[in-house]
Amino acid sequence: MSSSSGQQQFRYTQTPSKVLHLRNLPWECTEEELVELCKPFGKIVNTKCNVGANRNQAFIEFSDLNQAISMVSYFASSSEPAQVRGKTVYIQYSNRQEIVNNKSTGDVAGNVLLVTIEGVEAGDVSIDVIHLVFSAFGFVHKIATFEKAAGFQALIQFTDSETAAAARNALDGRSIPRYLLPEHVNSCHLRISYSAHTDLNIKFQSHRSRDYTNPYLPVNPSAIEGTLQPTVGPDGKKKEPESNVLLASIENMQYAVTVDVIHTVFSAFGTVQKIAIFEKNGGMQALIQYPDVTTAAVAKEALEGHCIYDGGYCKLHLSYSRHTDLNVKAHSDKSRDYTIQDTGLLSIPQAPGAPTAAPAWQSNPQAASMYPGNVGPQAHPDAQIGAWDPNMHGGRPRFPPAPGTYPGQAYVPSSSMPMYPTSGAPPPAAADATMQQMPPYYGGQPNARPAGPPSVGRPPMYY
DNA sequence: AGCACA
Repeated sequence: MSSSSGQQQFRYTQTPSKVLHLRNLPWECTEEELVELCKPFGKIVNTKCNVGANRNQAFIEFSDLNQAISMVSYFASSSEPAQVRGKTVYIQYSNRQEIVNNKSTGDVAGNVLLVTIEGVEAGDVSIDVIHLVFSAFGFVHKIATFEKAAGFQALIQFTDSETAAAARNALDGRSIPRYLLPEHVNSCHLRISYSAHTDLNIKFQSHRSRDYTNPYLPVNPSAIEGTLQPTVGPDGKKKEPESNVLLASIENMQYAVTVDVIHTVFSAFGTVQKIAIFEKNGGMQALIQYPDVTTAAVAKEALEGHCIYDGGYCKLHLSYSRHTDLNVKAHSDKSRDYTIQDTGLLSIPQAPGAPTAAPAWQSNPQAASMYPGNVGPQAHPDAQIGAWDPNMHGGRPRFPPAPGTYPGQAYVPSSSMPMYPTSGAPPPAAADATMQQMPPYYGGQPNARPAGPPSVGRPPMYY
């Protein structure tokens, strides 16, 4: 007469387990807080935190079943409910007998994150977008993406676990801003945990994997095509040969675009070696030289069609230059050679998670701007969020983009701002007086800060 | 408030 199995979900008939399921935890409840709550009852051998859609559940595993039973029993009969930070925590036996994750006893967070990108297919989120987002927290060494039952996933390798933890804390449960996603994707939340890996084995630069520490790693040609093709269209249209030098045409140039601005924007993707800006057909163009084709390809893909400034200004169109090595003056208002040692700035390393020394925010301006305010200050003690000034948007003129209204002639310094309303903060480039004698951008970014940054040109979005 | 990577 007894019916079949599968029905052990009933609250009072759950089979005991040394694994307990805890719900209604406060947001971002730490493992330490869980341990504080549970350790009076026994030895905790494993935990799994930030579980569930709201990240407010956790699992905790005792070394012995009796310890779990004692904890459940205690709170079942206690007048005081289990609490963390004053919030009642609901405890029951897990329906599993052990926590299966990579961190067994005492294991600490690693330097490699496992990121599940929910609600998207692999093609929706390019590896470059992932790189962009995670680079906000430090140098991203490697990325490997794959599709598994859990969905589209990425392993992201940072220098150290601290950096990885910062990224995880800030991004777990958040969504990649919509403007970095294809139209049809409404949201894609990141679920982040730690991988057991410490060093990913990337064999090719491809649309599925990158090794940013090794620019000379062979490129899987078909794979790279795969990432670039979608922007062109599936008609298999012939593309210009790739190059390590990008040609940027700047459209709707309401605001000045200086060498420093260009450098700031393009440094997000790697070392910029040289820059030359010039005018052509009344428009402005820039050549940006990277050390390698891969970096250029990443920058091209990420920035194409995006605006340097909020409001549709200074829209970038990118193609590959035929040049491979620019011959430019080391330091003029139209060009820069960053490979020359005379400034002493070259010794500054490339943003390996050292926000103050390296151009960290520049290195990921948009990523930083994506998560202002919302990210706890602890996540970014310094540069990243601080560099973002939310007032920039409020203060920026809101008149619609006026393609074609830009006079087409050279950017004329101060008198060229007729359209610019007098109220509010001046546009980033309005400080034209300082433009010509602007120091290398490390010296400070009064106007090198491209407000909304490269790929965004739009206010941050949260959802 | 209700169960998790391969």
